[in-house]
Amino acid sequence: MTTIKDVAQLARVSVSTVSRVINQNGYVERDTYNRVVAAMETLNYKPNAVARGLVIRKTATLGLIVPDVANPFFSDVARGVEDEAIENGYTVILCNTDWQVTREDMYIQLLRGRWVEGAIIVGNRAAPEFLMHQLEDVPFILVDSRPNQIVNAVWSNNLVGGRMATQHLIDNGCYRIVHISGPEGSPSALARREGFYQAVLSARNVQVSVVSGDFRFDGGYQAAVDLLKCRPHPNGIFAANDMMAIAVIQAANEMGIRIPEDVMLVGYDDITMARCVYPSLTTVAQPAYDMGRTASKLLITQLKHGVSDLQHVEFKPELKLRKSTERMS
Amino acid sequence: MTTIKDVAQLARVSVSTVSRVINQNGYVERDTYNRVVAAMETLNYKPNAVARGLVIRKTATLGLIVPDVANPFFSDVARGVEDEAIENGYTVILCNTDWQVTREDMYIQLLRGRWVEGAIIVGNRAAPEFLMHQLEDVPFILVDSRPNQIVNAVWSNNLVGGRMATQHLIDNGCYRIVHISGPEGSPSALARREGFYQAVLSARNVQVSVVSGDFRFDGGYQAAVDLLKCRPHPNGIFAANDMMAIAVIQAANEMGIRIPEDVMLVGYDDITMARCVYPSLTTVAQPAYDMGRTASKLLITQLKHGVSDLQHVEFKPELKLRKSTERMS
DNA sequence: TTGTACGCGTTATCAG
DNA sequence: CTGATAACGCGTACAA
Repeated sequence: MTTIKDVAQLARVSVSTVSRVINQNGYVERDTYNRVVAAMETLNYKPNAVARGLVIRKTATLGLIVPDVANPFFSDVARGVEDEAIENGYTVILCNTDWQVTREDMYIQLLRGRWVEGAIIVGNRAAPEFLMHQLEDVPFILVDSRPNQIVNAVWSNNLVGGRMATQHLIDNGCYRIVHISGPEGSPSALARREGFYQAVLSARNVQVSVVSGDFRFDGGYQAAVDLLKCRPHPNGIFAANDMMAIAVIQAANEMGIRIPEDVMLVGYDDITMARCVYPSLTTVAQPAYDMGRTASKLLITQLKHGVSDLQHVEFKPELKLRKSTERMS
Repeated sequence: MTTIKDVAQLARVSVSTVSRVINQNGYVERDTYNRVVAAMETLNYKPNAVARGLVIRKTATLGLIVPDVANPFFSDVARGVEDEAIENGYTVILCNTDWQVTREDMYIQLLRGRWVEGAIIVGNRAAPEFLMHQLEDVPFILVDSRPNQIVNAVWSNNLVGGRMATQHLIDNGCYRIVHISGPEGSPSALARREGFYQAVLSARNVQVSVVSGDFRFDGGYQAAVDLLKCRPHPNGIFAANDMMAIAVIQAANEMGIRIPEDVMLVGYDDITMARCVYPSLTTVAQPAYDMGRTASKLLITQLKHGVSDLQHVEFKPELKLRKSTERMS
C-alpha cells in the first residue's frame, strides 16, 4: 500500500505539495509538479478515497435502493442511475429490499453509516415522512413512488396508467375483469390498483375482482392458474406489471386458453420482452432508464449546487396496443 | 452530525468506552453499558463507517463489475452477488462497463481507490494477468469468464454449451447455419463461438457463417433482419444469448418467416422470458443467480479466512428444448 | 511557492 | 473495568 507520504518522500517534497498536485489547487512550480507526477507514476499511487472522504466529509457515493434488480424494470432504472452517476464522478451502492420495509430501513441505516451523499429510493414502501426522518440530512429522491408534496420525486402517473389499462379492457367488451395486483405496499402497485377501481367504478355491468401478486413471474403464474381454473374464468385481466402478465400468457397457453379470444390481457411497464411474447402484450409504458437517469441527475445537481426547490418530474404513461387485446372478429 | 464524542460526553464516559460497547469487545460494566446505549439512542447515533474503515483498514464493501445490469443475465448475477454480500455484512458497488476495457479499467482504479475489499468481475474483457496487475492486492473473482488456471472463477462451460446448441441444429437437419455472436472480447461470447466452430467442423455438408452482435436486443434485431433478407436465408441460427435470439424471433415474425419451419433458432442463458416468447425458445441454460451468489460467497470466504487455494467452480450448461427447434413433420 | 501541524471519527494500545 | 492517546491517510489553514 502506497500513501501520499511515500510519494512525497520519493519526490522530495512535503505531503501538502503532493496533495496540491492531486487536487489541482494551490500553486506548485512546474518542476516540482513533474517530480511529484513522476513519483506517483512509479509508485502506482492511488489517492485513498476513504481517508479523503473523512476529511472533506464527502464520499462521492450514492445509495440506490430498489426492490429487486433482477426485475427488468428496476434493472433499467438502475442502469440509468449508474450511468448518470459515474459521469459525474459518483459511485453507486446497490441495495435490494424485496419490498420489505425492514430491509429498506436496514439499508438506509447502512447507507447513512457509509456516509453516502445522497440516496435514490425506488418503489419505496415506507412513507416519505418516515424516510425523511431516517435519512436525516442526506438528500434523497424517490422514483416510482406515490406522489407527494414533500420530497423530490420522479414518477409516472400510475393512477392514470392503471385507469387507461382497465378502460381499454372495458372498451374492448370485457365484463369479467380481474386485476392481478403488485405486492402490498408498493406505491406504484397501489396506484395502479386504484386506477383499476376508478375505471371499473364508472363502468356498468362488469364483474371485477382483485387478486394479489408480487410483481414476479412465479407469483403471477400462480395467480393466473388459479384464476383461469375458475368457471367462468375472467375475460379480461390487467396485470400490475409485465412479468406477471407474461406469466399469465404462459399459464393460459398451458391451459389451452386463448389470448385475446378467451381472455384479454394488459400488462404494465413495457419491458423489452413485451413485444416478443405471444401474443404480443398490450401494456402501459414507462421509460425506466430515463426515470433512473433523471432521478440521478436531479439528486446530483442538488448535491453539487446546494439545496434547491422541490423537484417533481412526471412521465406520462402510454398505452401500447398489441395483440393481447386485439379484437378478433 | 453526531459522533462518538457526543455520545461519550452525554454518557459521561470516554470515547474508548463507547467504542467498546459498539464493537462488543473489552469489558464494560453493566451500568455504564446501559448509559452508553441510552445515549446512542437519544442522539440517534450511527458509527461512521468511513472513519472506522480508515483505522481498521477494511470497508466491508465489494466491487461488482458487469457489462450491463440491464441485461437479464447480468442482473440475475448481480442479485445473487448482493444477496450473499449483505448477508455477510458487505455492501456492493455497482459498475457497468458495456464491455469496454477502458471502462473496466477505469472502474478498477476507482474501486481500488475506494478500498473495496474484493471485486467480482463478470464477463470481463481484460486478460486475467492484466487484472491481477491492476487490482494489485485486492482479491477478486471472475464470473462468466474464459477458463484459466491463475485466478478464482466461477463459470459455466460456454464451449460445451455452444457446441451443444450448434449440434442440436445440425441434428435437426439445418445445413445453412449462422451464428450471431456476442461482442468481441466477451469471453463467454468467444467460447460459444468456438463451440459453434467445433460443432460445424465435424459436420458435413453444412454452410456456416458468423455475424457479430452485441448481446443486446437491438443489435440482434439488426443482424437478424440482414440475415433473413438473404436468399436463401439460413435455416438454423444460433444466437449467442437469449436477448438476441428473441430479437431474431421478432424480426422473423415481422418478415413472415416461420420459426422453426423456415429457420430453427437456439439461444443462450435461459432467461425467464425464453419460455414465454413465441415460439418458445430452445436455449442453453446457465444458473445466473447461483453463479453470482457462489462467486460472492467464495470471495467473502477468502476475505474472512485469509487467502485460500485457487477456487474454480464450474456449472454445467444444459440444453432446454423448446418449440423454436421442434421438427414439424 | 512550499512545509508544518492540526483535525476528520474511529479503533487499539497502554496505563491506571 | 476505564481513560488518555497515538495512529489511519489525507486536506488545509497558517507560517515561512
